[in-house]
Amino acid sequence: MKTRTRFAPSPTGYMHIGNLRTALYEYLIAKANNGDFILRIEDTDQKRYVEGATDIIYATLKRVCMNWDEGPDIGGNYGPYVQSERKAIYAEYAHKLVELGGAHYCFCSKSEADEEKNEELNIKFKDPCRMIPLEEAKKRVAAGEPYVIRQTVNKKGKSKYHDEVYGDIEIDYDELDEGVLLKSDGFPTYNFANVVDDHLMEITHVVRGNEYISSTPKYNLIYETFGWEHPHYVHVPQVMKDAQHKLSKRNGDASFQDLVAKGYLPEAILNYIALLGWNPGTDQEIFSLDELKKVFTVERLNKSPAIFDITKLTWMNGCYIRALPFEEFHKLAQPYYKQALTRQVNEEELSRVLQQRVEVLGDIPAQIAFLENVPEYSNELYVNKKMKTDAEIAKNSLIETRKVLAEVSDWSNDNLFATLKALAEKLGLKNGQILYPVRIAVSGLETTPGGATELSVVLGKEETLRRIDEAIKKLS
RNA sequence: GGUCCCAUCGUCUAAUGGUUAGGACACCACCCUUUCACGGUGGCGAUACGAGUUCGAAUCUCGUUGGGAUCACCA
Repeated sequence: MKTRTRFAPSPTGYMHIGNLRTALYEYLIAKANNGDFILRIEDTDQKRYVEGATDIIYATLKRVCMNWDEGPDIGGNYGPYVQSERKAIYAEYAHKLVELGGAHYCFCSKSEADEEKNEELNIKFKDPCRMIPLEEAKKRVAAGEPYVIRQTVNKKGKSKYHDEVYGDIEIDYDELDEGVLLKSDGFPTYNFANVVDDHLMEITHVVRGNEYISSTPKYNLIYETFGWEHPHYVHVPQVMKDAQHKLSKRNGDASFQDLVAKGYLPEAILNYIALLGWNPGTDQEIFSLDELKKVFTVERLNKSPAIFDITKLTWMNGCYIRALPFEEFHKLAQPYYKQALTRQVNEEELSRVLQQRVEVLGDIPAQIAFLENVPEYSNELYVNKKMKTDAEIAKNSLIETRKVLAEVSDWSNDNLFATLKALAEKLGLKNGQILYPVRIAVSGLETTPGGATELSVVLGKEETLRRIDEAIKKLS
């Protein structure tokens, strides 16, 4: 049987990290087995529907190259792929389930149902409507009385099923409540729609958060009543913000698009989240999506929750940035240069310097702000033990440097460095005694991306000389 | 509260009865070096606790503790 997995998000807002990870595992299970990855939109709750949310789902999956084989936009043989368009199908199956004894009509109002249960005393909802003879219930339905269809739980004893990650799970049937399958507005609940759809779409592996572990027996009951086989279950642990709280968009935790906006590369994010709850069994940590397809197995999925560690993602993002072809980095950095700079600088040189140093693209503007304007600084900055400089040495050294630089025509890093090194030798100074003052003079900063000569190249001859003149004036 | 699930360095994790408990991030030190960064070397740092089983337990069993999930006409 062909492996078929599905990513079934509800369009309620941004794509959060846990969601994306689930999608990734679904995708990898399918692709590792030459199977199909299906996108299904679960929009049965009109109240929670957020305009534009579906587009975010499409855009995100496309951005990380997780292409789906069937979905609302491209169709397929098992459509429609949007649940709101499958309303008639659920109604048909819901009524069929009633006939089969797996569900019943319920005429209670929501508040009546709430009164029936008592969480303190642990009394599950025992629907009085289940006692209504089917013929009578049907008459009331036909007469136009509002109703819902509730699951009927008759079985006694333990429900057992196997989970690919958690192993064998046993839950007492008494723990299962008779939840609503078809709402009074005619829409199904997730509890029903996912079963019908997964069966009809021939889904072989269901991947979802482990919060579904305890409700899975209810779904199995429905599969059983219909005489359907249930899919393989792959419940995955939560992605946490800290030990107590899971990552959630409601708390304003970073979503995929937030991270991208901050300058994290989609490939790096995907790589990082793949490793949150899964490991390859080797020391390799950097994986492209294609590599993941080759090595991914559900057996190496973890049971315990994982805390999302932005620090490690940041490191990994740095690895991806450094591995970028130069042209690609240069292109990606452009918007950030425009944010920070109005002056003309040698952007090629700037990119060369920055690619080795930047971990998150969003850090660029702050790192290069000094190129636009030299910040206020104190002459104390020239005092550096290791470089053996102080304000006096700096002043003299800058005066000499200024003379030499004014004559340089080949304004390249190699040439500038060779020139200043020669100058140091000629003056009997350490390299640092020439170079360190230049960095302070052109940047006003103790530490900068790139050294004195690199910064000079970035700034260009005219601006470099101007800044050195300013510095000499400031030292006088 | 009932039920279910989870538990190795601060974090992500490896080790499916026998290892000095391994790696990565972070942190610290040193090296490289025109600062920073990159890179390199080293260091710090964990089997939640208690009983068993066993020649031998991070690993198996039970208990304790801690955490999470679930108990919606949300998914």
